[in-house]
Amino acid sequence: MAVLESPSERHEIERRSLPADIRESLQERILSGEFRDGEALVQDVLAEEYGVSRMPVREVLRQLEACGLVSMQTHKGAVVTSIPTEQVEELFELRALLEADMLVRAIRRMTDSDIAEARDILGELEQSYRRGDMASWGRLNWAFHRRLYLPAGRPQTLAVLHGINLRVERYIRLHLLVTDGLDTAEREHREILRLCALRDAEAAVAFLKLHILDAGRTLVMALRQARAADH
Amino acid sequence: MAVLESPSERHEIERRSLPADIRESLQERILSGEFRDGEALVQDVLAEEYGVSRMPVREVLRQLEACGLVSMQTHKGAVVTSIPTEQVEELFELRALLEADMLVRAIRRMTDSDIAEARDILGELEQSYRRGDMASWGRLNWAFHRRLYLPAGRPQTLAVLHGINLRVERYIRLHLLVTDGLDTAEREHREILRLCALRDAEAAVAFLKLHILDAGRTLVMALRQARAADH
DNA sequence: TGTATTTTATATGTATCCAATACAATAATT
DNA sequence: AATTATTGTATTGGATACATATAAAATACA
Repeated sequence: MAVLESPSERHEIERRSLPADIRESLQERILSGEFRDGEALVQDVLAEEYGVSRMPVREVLRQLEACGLVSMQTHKGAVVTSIPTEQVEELFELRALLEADMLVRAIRRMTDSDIAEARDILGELEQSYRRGDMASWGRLNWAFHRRLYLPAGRPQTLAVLHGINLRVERYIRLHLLVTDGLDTAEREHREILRLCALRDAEAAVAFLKLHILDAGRTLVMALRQARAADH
Repeated sequence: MAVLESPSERHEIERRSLPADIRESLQERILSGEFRDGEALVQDVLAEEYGVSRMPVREVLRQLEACGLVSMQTHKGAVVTSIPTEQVEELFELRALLEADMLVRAIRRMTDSDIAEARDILGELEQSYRRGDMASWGRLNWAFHRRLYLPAGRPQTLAVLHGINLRVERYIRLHLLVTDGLDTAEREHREILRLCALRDAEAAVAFLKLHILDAGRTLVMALRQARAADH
């Protein structure tokens, strides 16, 4: 589970910081579900796994805390944050509100090359989905949405959306995978892109909202079932 | 500039962690304008000032980085984040969008005691404004808006708004203070509360949007002037 | 046997120390 | 004189060691 493969490779690739590498890895381990809701993240254990001291691990935990992925309490340690079902629902509604606004602004200024690039990403996204490579899927799903909104020229809103995406991605991966939710999402992505290409803002936004809220509803239902089962 | 006055006072008040105290202090020093845009935050200097080692300071800097108040680069250190004027404008428009949505939801479920509490906060807010106590003003201004939206039952959206508020508060304090912007804001707060008390959601939301966007416009103008002066 | 208290272990919080990097100032070479 | 090396210094990054708090386990007592 070491971040760096070997000392010999170190000076070739490394231009990043230890916490940055560890963060990426730990974040992915949380999003992938390796660590469950409420599970404790012990500094010593993680430090050992990554072959570093507790210090960089602590910084990463602080960062993940700020992202809302882990909660920390003094002298008690860090645990994976659990988001109540109603708040997951809220986050999807929030996405719908913000992304609709973003897409309106984006479509106005969208060039053909914007659409071409989004289409490229969508291609990769579909591949990773078929491969079942959920780590790539998560990254590319965000990349696709992000690419659509980029022409809007709204970096702050984009950052907020990125944060929201990060918080719900774990639940999407865990629960939407077992339903047909992702299949539907794949088809909807194509349709959104088509409407953007036509520069039909109204239809695109309406469809986008449905896309997000539908995924939200499916996920919330799956979550409620799973959590009721755990009682 | 020590956080803890003396060892004898320590055990009376302290039930919090060192990073938490330092964070609060450092955040306030950034918001107050003691540290300017782009100014370097040197770990050793801060550690000395607070009478602690660099370790808790580093954690605080990481947290503030996650909030968007400082930017860090490996081996280069931390500097106070500077937000471009257009992005300040964007943040106000984002607030308008989100807070309008929140107020609609909140008014539906708002009780008389909700309004009474908001009115209490508004009283304190006006006092701190007259005293020129900007640290309290910042805290209470957020407390007022937060209290209005609390009945909506939307903690995630509230958290997003809190983050946005944190990022723009510094500019509000620095520039809205010298214009008549805050005077106007004071009067508008009363009007919003009045419309809430009447449960007139439509009028309240319309007015709230104007309130936010007006403050934004005034601030952006002041910012452009100040930044043009610095050439 | 159940509860309360003391003890002990484990994990976190903080300080200090050492290493790596970046920046600046100076020297050397063209 | 200008430009490139080089060296020196300041600052950050990371590891180790120590202090402190929490939680669990064991023991004492009712």
